[in-house]
Amino acid sequence: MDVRTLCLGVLSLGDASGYEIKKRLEDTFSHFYDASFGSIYPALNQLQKDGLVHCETEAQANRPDKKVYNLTVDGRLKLVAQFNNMPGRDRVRSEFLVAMLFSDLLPAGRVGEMIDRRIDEHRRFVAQLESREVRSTPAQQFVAGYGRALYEAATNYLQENRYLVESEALLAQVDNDRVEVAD
Amino acid sequence: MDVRTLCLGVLSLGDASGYEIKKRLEDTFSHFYDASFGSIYPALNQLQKDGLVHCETEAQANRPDKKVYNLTVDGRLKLVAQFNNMPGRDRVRSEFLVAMLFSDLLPAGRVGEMIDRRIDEHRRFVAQLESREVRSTPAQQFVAGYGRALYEAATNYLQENRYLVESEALLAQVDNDRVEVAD
DNA sequence: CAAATATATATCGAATTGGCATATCGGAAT
DNA sequence: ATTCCGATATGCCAATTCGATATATATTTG
Repeated sequence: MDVRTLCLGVLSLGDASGYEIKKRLEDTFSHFYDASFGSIYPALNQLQKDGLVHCETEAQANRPDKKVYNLTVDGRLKLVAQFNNMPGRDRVRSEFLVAMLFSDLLPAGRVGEMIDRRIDEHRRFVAQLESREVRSTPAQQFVAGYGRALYEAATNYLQENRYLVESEALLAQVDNDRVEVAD
Repeated sequence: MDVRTLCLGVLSLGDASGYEIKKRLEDTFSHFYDASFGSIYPALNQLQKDGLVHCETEAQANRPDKKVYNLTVDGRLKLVAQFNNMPGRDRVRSEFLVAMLFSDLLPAGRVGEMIDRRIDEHRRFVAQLESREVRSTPAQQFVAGYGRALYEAATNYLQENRYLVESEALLAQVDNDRVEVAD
């Protein structure tokens, strides 16, 4: 699944400009998909060239023209056809977990700071989801609920198991102190 | 955090060749980080050029020479220095959740198939984690446990909420049938 | 006995990221 | 009061990363 398909998907929920597609991804998709302007704009151009979307340009004062895209019939067919393939594996890239894995290399206290910050991010994300969830389709509720369930599980896990990496970091600190004293 | 830093991290746990680094990522990191050969080999070359790793070539019969890398002092310092920055946001890319979001475009039954398959993948992942978990450091246990907690939460969520997307798909199917009859 | 998997490195096109450029407006911080 | 930042809007570009392919053989699996 590439950014082109993703754009088709977002457009199937309503017409939008490239900028608006990015915003909707951040609003609704942020916990499971990202795309940068540098991939969205080229994707839209390609889709237009292939006749899968149609574009109407709205002139604007003091701003670049707003290019509002909508799906063509071919575009809608193409989108549906994409779902004949089973979805591929999730790809996750978590700097946080890498940092945790090497937590014994971190200064003591830093690990706790990272975990606190992360719990905070999760809470804000869940709050944001809950503020929007009311008037959405079952499919949207399902996806949002999935995000909420996982962030809540992550928060609980962090609270209950943080001692594993925090005491480790403290011990490493003690070792460092001892080495410094020994010198 | 780029692949270079990741390689430094893996090498801090023990000397390895590019091929072995990839395997260790798949074993231990697969639920939160990925890297392809196409990024690992260039990263190692760059690290060597910068004097952060040292390389010893082992001749092998019927295979390319094995190039075993180990951290230099500079490399270890560099790795520690990286952790002065707070970790960036997780990046997730889930084709599965995109498919669920557009589940009303899918053929009836396909949604259920996708969910069954996913639950199965999660179960296999958890089983794999549990088979390795015993003799690892607290930090490794913490990271592995995080993965297990999230996969278990995801599995539960899917089982309890799949009706949201499955009944939706069935209703869409009914609509399609009605349209076909009407034609 | 054939096919797949594991071992090992490397290259290359395609996809993607993230920063910069451009231009203006309004609100917040100092 | 003024400066700085974020929102709006598109687009380019270098650097990064992915995924497929090439190459060659031993071992395991069906």
